[in-house]
Amino acid sequence: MKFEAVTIKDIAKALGLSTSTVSRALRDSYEISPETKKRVLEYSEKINYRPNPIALSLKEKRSRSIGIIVCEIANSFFSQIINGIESIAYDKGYNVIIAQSHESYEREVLNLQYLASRSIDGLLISVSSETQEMDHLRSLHEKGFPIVFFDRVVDELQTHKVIVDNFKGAYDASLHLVKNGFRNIAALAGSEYLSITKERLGGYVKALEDMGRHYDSTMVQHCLHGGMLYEEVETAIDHLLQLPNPPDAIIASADKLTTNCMRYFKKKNIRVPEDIALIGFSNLDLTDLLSPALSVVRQPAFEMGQISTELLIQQIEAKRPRDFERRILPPQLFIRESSEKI
Amino acid sequence: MKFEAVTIKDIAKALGLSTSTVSRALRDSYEISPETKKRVLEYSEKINYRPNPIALSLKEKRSRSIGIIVCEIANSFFSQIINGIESIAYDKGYNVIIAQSHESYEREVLNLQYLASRSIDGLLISVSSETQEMDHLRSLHEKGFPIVFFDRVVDELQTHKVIVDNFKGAYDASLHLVKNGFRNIAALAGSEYLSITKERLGGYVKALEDMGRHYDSTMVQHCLHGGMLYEEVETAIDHLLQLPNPPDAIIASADKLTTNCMRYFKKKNIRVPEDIALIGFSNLDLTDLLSPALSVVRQPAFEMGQISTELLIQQIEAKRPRDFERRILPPQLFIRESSEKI
DNA sequence: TTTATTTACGCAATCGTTCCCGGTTTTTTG
DNA sequence: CAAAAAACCGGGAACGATTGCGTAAATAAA
Repeated sequence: MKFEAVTIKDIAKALGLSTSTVSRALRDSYEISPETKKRVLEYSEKINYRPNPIALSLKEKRSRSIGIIVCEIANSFFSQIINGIESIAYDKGYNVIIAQSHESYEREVLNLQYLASRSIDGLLISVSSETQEMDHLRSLHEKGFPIVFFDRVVDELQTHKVIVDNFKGAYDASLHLVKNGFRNIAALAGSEYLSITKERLGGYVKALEDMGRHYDSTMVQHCLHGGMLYEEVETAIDHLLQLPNPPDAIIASADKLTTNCMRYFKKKNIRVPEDIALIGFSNLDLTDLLSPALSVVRQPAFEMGQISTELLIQQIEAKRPRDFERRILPPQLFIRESSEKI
Repeated sequence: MKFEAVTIKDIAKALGLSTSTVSRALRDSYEISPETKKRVLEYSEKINYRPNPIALSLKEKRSRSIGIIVCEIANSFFSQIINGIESIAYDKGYNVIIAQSHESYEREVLNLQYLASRSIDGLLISVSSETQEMDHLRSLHEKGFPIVFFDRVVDELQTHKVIVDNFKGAYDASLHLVKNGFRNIAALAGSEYLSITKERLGGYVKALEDMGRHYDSTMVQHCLHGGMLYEEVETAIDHLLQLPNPPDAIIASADKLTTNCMRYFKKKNIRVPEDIALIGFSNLDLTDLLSPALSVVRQPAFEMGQISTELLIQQIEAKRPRDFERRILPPQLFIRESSEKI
């Protein structure tokens, strides 16, 4: 099933010109006479000529495409990010190649090799939950390959980074719970390896301390896969509820963590917020429609995607390396029923 | 910021061979002696040689990438579809270029031009709500360009099509409402131009007729943007509720239609299902957590993406054109609280 | 009129890879 | 031992576009 395209050669042949003349005419070079230009332009319009981007890529040694690696597309936060990425990339004439790590380090490495072999011009990545070793990224980065981290960043690599103020998000949410009179606030956290987990836990601990509470490490449960598997969330909450002094509120620090928490409570007939309060990081569009309406920390995902892409394309197209930026976006706190003290 | 890659020429120079020999050695040609092969393989392994896909594309006149056009990535149904697409495409060595129409015909045409100019090997598309004119697709199709439609198909074009049994989905849902004792069942439908809208309304009408109800066209409201805008849903439901004989149940035929319906009821303090029952097409993962738990018709989105991609790649790689298939996948009905008769 | 300068175009190399033709050797066959 | 046949490898064109360089004709300057 071939699909023969019209080339510059066809135009040249039809008009009795050389390919160079046609090429120059199309690029409006001063070396070409107005009449010739007109002839070429009209004819290529007529036969609907489109330059072959592959040939251009080969010549210019750039593909005008950027790679994205995220854990999961079917996740509100990341699909909103991709939305933002796509909006900028499209405007600037780049296309976007998406790969999913499914929170697996192995797949992340594979994806990276795949994307690198597809000669992308740059990479946008939010690392997987499992990722501890950074060699796959470091080796690329050392060659001067443009990489921008978003959300889940890797501190040891000097590149652009776009994140949300996770510390503040968790701090505000925790403070809200404390001020509302909850005494035992547990944290349902993601993978320990992730930057966001550390930052969010940091905010949680600081809020407790600022309010004169002591931080109890047994009140923190980690889920390696960020709540992607219901079972890991179930195990974590089971553990929390079996403590001698079980929590009366939970702060969940990821989308799937939050929703699977809700699912757990529904399954076990635990009332929210009467039996236990809940607030979580989430970018779902309908947390207000849940039962009860969910208090959330929301991240400006779309903007995050946009900014990351702008930084990446800026770096790709820069002649000489600039300083790397670390953009920190504000989280938004939405207080609803699930964290109300009855 | 260039990023110099190692080429076959570098290997040839280093080993004192010609590029043709290296190329053949790498492809394990019988014309090359075992020793030479070994030398080449070892050296290219050492310097981490990767063939340049751009050069290959130019030579083979295929890019090994496929285009996707959907209305919105940040929509569970479509992100699940893309998930399925990506899983197959990745396995078969294709990458995927995604574009969003945002339910706009104009953007759909623009996206198509963009993708076509990026020399994709094939297209997966679910047309926008606004799309009535098919010339942009027809002209490509007539040139023999591989296109597969999924979900929202265009009947007049002879290609592979992958859909869900929308008629049955709507029929079952409507039947369930009737059998549960609801008397005035309204349909909140998407754009009239879409195949899925027609099919779903067909199922709705047939179910009413089979149960001896007469079909009343005033009970059907269309939303051109498929519920993407809250306002259009609000207007539609306002209209339904102001009827002399207002509905006691609604069947909503798209994801955003369903959730915006919920949002409307919540906003107006209308109780579901006491005041009005609701069942809708939705692929959200947490319709069971909504208040009330939502009865839905769920589509096998992931499988739909997989099958579409298999058919497309099959067509791309086929020597001679095969017959076009029309795959119809079964919908799943989940009955929950929102459609219970109190 | 002669020389210098534009003007307007073609030639050919280039990007990285494959592959069709050759062309040497070496080995096999009659 | 000569001829045929493998075995092994290099040269160069091709894919589609850009671009530096060369050059003929036309025009301008001397």
